[in-house]
Amino acid sequence: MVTIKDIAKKAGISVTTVSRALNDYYDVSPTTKALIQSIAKEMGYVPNRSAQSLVKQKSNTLAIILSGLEKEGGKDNIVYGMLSGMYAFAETVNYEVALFTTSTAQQKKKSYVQFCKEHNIGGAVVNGIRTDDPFFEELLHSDLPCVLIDVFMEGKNTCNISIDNVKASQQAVEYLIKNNHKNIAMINGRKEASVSVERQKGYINALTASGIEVKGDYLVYADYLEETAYEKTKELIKKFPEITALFCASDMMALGSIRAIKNCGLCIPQDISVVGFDNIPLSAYSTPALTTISQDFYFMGYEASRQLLKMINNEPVKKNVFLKHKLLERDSVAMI
Amino acid sequence: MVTIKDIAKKAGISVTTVSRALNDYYDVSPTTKALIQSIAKEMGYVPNRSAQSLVKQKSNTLAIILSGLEKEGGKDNIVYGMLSGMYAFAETVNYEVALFTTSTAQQKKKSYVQFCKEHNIGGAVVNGIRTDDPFFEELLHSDLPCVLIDVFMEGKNTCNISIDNVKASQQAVEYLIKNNHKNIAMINGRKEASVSVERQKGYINALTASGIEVKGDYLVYADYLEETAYEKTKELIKKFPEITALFCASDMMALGSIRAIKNCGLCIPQDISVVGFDNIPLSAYSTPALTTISQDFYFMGYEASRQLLKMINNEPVKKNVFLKHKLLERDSVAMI
DNA sequence: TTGTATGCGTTATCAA
DNA sequence: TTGATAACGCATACAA
Repeated sequence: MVTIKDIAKKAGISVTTVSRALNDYYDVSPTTKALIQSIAKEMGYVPNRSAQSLVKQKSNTLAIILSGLEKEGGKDNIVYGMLSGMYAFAETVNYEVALFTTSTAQQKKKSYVQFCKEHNIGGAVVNGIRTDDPFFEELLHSDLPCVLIDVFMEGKNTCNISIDNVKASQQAVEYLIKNNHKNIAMINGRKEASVSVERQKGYINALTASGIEVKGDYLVYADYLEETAYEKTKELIKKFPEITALFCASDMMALGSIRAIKNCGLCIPQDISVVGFDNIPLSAYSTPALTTISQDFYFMGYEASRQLLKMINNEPVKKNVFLKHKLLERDSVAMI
Repeated sequence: MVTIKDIAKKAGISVTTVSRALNDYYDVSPTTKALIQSIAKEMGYVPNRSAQSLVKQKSNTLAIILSGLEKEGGKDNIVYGMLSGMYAFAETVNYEVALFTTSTAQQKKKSYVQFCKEHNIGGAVVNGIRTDDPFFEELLHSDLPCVLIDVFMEGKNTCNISIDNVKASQQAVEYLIKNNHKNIAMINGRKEASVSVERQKGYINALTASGIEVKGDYLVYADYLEETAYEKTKELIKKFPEITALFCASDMMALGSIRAIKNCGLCIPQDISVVGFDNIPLSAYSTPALTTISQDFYFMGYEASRQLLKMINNEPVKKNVFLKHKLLERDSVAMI
């Protein structure tokens, strides 16, 4: 391993000057600077991040805390999209990204705060963490800047980022209503998740605004799981054959619903219309192609990390950032 | 920040003993050990990774080098699967994972070797890097242990891991032949990629073994891209209407082919049968569901990192590790 | 413009 | 069983 000491020795100057030359300080003569840089290159010098991080007490790294990179959970591509956006942003500012997951935390019994401290990390982007996770609580109460994606919680030094879920789902249901549907059921996700609450609000808003009665029985929870949605949908349409449309709080659940509907010998959209949420890749390839609310997860990840860096640098940020969404009309809704 | 110094002061003992107590050394009395550990907990002590890494000259981190986390490139979920497997393995051995991509490398003009050195990283899992990437060359010639997924190159300290691509594609084409197809075209990926070469070999093997003439015109390259496959397939089936089956070197391309076939007013599998490769999530949801070669990317990532750790620890490893694959019969192939 | 000295938090060597 | 001390590679306050 080549160190600045080696360079100093070879160049016959002090380590200090080498350090400053390598960091392109203004108070080093152009001549020595050039000399040192060429020697460094020649010797294949690589700065040691650990040493830098240790002495500077910070590491130019953004943490991203996720519920987990699960074997099966990635089918919706959402986490991948976010990750991709975060890495892209980090690159633009010469930062690195450190990924930490709940599963890791549980296995190592290591908290998110601990992880960040260990690595001299300045702040974290958080997504998919359950609000009752004690480590999450700890994180919120810490000084660490946090950008929360799709979770609405207030912390000591946090901000939130998401689309306007109420508006988006309202729009989805209004679209169904515009297509003359009245008996519209909703397949929601985990009851406790903040986005579920928001999306349900939008569903109810749309119905009441059109004078349609909200029936509690038309509202079921499927945990954002395809399989659960499949089962719940089967029960639902058997029990309430008058239902002509389904609003699903995620595309994965919509895919389950679609399978259930087909399985009951019904056609989409002729018999039952379906609107999803997220616009995951699968939604475009399903038959029929799924009408859905489109979110840009890449951009979400990108923006989240951009916000985070601002917070780390003590620049002002908005407490709530709303990203754009749009209703993507495809083939799973019919006029009746 | 709480350091071992703080603990030492509070406990009235030396830093040395604190360090050893915290690392559970045998030569510390149970009493002091317990004392120190409780004080550490009480004070919220977190070891500083940078300091550890600096003094130990290693960081308990596995590098994973990918072509990139691209916005659109992740639709196939392959990279996600591998990542997921690697993180899962790393967790079991209490290692961390550092992700580095070509795009980052290009932007920062930083080589893979440099990245690893900077972070005191012991070795890397590599996937999706072009064999003519100069940084890849450098990596191969370095001492760093490397596990290459789906690339067949020899380096100073490397091993390869993949399924048996020749056998797998041979099996796929044999299946087509068993269904009485004779005019079988192949949509291959990038000509230069080693897996493409292997898969092509399998295709040719199967044909010749059955005494079917191999026609150069039946072999087209679509760069593993859905859109390119769409276009090439359209040309192909217009030019050679006698073709009754397509073997695609990836599911994403198969999806493009399917769209092209449908677009020409033909039916799958009645008019043309299609076999894909990879078994990505999309392949199960397409209509018709795609018959394909199934690979377990999660396991591939898991095994790759397991091999890597062995190499880092100077344990013996096989130069070539072949993982299992299987032909997944779904609905895109018909007997003629 | 350059150099000396110090310290970041941790582990390791050696002596007690 | 414990402690004093040096070392890892780097950046910086201060002196020259």
